[in-house]
Amino acid sequence: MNRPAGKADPVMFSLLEAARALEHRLESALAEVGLSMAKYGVVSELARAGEPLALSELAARQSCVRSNMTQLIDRLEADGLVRRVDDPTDRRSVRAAITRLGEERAAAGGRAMKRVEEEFAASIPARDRAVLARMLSGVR
Amino acid sequence: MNRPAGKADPVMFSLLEAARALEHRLESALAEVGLSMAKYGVVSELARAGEPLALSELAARQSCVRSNMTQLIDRLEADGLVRRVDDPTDRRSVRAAITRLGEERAAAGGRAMKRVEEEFAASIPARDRAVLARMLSGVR
DNA sequence: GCGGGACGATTCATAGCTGAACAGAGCGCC
DNA sequence: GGCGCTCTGTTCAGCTATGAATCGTCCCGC
Repeated sequence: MNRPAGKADPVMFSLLEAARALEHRLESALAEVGLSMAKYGVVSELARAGEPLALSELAARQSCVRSNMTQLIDRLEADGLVRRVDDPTDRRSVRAAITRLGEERAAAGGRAMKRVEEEFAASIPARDRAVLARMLSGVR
Repeated sequence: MNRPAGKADPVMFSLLEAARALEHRLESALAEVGLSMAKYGVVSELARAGEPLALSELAARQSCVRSNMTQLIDRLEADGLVRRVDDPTDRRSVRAAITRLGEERAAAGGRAMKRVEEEFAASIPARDRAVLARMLSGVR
């Protein structure tokens, strides 16, 4: 949690800080069901897909590098939420299959996320929401 | 760069993504002068303070834990941007003193930050800026 | 004066992320 | 059929962050 440090408080830093606060709330909510954002991202993706996905496919969907997914799957496998299965059609490929426990956690994580999301939405005046979305979409 | 993954696109995720994009731009700009956000935070803080600061003081100002500051200062010291000096009035305390090179980098980093900041400000319609700031300040 | 709690920095284990380098497998083209 | 390019996952080194545990120092209250 590192602050950019600037005496003034331009909107840019407010945005960064708000995002940090939000992220912290999400991590906390997920921690209660034994997940992190990174782990939730994978199990929810797998639950949604309904079939084992190749690690590179997962990396692409989570927009991270493959080496990161290797390690993330290592940890998820250690947690028993995911299992590595090999692809019979391509011996290079390794697919991640979600376990029963993984599915349960994904569902619980989804509920936790939804809770925070609703809490967040409630903190933004309804008619401002569209304006906010429009402004934020300009930041790329 | 891990996406929370949700098929819908509630404002919350836009906010997180916008912040990520922004952070990436800041990191890139700072990388050109050999800094990261974490490092810039420290050297700019030291430059502003005008005197060596205790590591715990720095940690407090950057809102991170002390052990993180220990390592950050290790790297900054290796880079030659900072020097550890001991506090004659308290033998527990270790202060970080900025070097000449550190000051130069802090200045260059400040210019880089300012560039991005202005670029960002330009992407938000002027009359929306206050609205955005108000909304974001509600996220705590 | 001194014993014990508070405080400062460090170390260690862990998590998450990146990019470079590598090995093995697939595949197109001659 | 075999050469080379491409793709896959992994490993490794490095950065940033946290929290627990440790060690030395400080200082309050007795």
